[in-house]
Amino acid sequence: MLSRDLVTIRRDVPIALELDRLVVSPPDTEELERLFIELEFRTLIPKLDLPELSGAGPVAAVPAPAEAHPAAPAAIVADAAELDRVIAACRRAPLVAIDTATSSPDALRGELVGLALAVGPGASWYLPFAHVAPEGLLAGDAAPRNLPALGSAPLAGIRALLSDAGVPKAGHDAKRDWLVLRRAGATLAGLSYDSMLAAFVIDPGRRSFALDELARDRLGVRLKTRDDLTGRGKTQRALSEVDVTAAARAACDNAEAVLQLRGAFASELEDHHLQPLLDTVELPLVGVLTDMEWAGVLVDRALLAELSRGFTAELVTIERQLYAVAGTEFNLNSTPQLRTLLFEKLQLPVLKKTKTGPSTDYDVLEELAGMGHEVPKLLIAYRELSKLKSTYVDALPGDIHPDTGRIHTSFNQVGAATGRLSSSDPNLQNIPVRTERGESIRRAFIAPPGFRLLVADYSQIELRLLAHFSEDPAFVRAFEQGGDIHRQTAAAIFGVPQDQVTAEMRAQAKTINFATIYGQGPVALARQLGITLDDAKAFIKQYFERFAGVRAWLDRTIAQAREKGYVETLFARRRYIPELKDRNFNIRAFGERTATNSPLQGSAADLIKVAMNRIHAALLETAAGSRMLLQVHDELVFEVPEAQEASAKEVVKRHMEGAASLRVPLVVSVGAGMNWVDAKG
DNA sequence: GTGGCGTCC
DNA sequence: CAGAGGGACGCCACT
Repeated sequence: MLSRDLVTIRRDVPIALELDRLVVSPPDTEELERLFIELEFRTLIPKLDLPELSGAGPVAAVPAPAEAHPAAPAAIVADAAELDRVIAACRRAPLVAIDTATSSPDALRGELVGLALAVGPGASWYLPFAHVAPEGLLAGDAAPRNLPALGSAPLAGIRALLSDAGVPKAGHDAKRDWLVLRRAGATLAGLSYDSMLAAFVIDPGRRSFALDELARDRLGVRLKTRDDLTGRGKTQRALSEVDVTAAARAACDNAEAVLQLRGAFASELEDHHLQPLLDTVELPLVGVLTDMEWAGVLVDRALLAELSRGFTAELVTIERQLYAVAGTEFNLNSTPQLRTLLFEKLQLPVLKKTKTGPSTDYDVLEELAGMGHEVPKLLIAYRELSKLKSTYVDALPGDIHPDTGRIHTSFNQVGAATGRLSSSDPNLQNIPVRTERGESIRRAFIAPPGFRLLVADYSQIELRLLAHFSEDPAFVRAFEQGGDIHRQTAAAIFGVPQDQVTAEMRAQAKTINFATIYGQGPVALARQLGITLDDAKAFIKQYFERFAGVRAWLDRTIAQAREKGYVETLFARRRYIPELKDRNFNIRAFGERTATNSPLQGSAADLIKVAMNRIHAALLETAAGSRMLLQVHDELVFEVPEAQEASAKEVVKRHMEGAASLRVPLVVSVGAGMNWVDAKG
């Protein structure tokens, strides 16, 4: 009678109970009572009074991690009537947390195994879709029951729930769930909370944003990870083969933890004024990134194959020459073996050391080459080709999705402590561009027939932000006038009219502008410019005399960071810098560079995120068929129908330049073409 | 898993 | 005294 019934306890929180396993043996009143006590306890969890995170320091006195719910089975929804009750309960709830169980860690490659829905502590359900009997079990023997596919007619109610923007949803890394659900035939709408993003805006420097770690640290709850369920290595099983009750319990615990973390994070989000950043920047971006990853980008497979053949031929030639010099064949990719050749056999001078021995990096090879040695020259050529071949030309085709024929990167929204995105699997934010051969790889990123790639990038966004924050009159004036900022910087430093700035002067000014953004010191500047240390120091002195406001801002920013323990961006994104208090000078100096760089890099990240959100919305309205594909920190790449090129350009430029109103103008250049190189030109 | 190196912004 | 380049990810060799 109790079996799979809805039981209501406390606060009218409806809880579906899967009691099959309890009644296998005769009903046991003691067992049932224990279960009810447990359920009551679970409703109390969010009321636990947890200490706040203070700075980036360790969290004090969190309850020792305990199994989330050691004995209570999760409610596994197995029929239509039950499904209807779940849907009704979700529609009544203020917030529905979701967690998808999938057959692969890669959202776009696996399939939906199950879906957990949670509306409160102890109030969660698991919808099994693709569970199978573990291997070794006899066919038909206790095969897990599954619901029909999420995309099928009987599941229309759940799909309607998921796509109803009026039903607020929550998740942890909801982009992943969004993609999985979309692939399974359902549309997600109404995302209003993501515990991963909440944790990120609260402290972007923390080591991990994994749900199980956050739950352990902030709730004192132990969650089972994917690896816990499937095992690892030789004995690893597919998630679909994991005992459905275990998978269900884990997924439901995850979804419930999302809701509890919302409570745990609430006061800190409020007190640190992070709610607007989360609600108006990061959360809306989830849908944008979902669409970008879903869209993917087209690559010219034949061109990559052709480049691979060409690179191979060149590499063979270089290898032969190097082996001839060495008198033996060896692994040119091995740093230790290379050291033997360069510094023992050939007795070349050691110009730089690493922890483990003499450095063989580009700067060293370049300098040795400048001294007239042939081997380093050959090695530089070898390095470039082998890098491009192994990392891009030969790897990218393997990332082409079999179903779409396109490459779908994954954007990590919590990957960089400054607030930048990162990209992986594959990383499409470091596609070569600098050298001729590098550019040839970028040409393989193309638009499909009838489309054009559109590229828009911010001009000098970090320097503009430096001008904005510092309010340095000369810098602000330079940007207000428009034109070439490095040329203007050179004119100011060298005290000559702009038209008398030589290429070398401009190059030096450009270098010192970037050195300022990165906190580079005189030693590195001297090395980079090939000038003496004294000249570099004099150069820096002159720079900061002309731009005294910049020096003042750098000093002020470091002082405030030391005092408050953190720095902030334009949109109140916060980054803690505990290194400033370190007793080690090098670590402190690193902290100072972090303190001055993070507001610049992070504010630039804020701006492009705002622009992305607005453009995404605008393109849906005005340029249907145009899709945002990639973001590379200060650049956006779109695929637009040929007929929409002009309108899309206008929309993109307007929203990027209008992302915020600063003391200096934001300038964006846009271009279009058949491939990524031509579009940027 | 770590270190060296190299790609991008 | 000298040092003193921010943020990522991937490939390779080696342990």
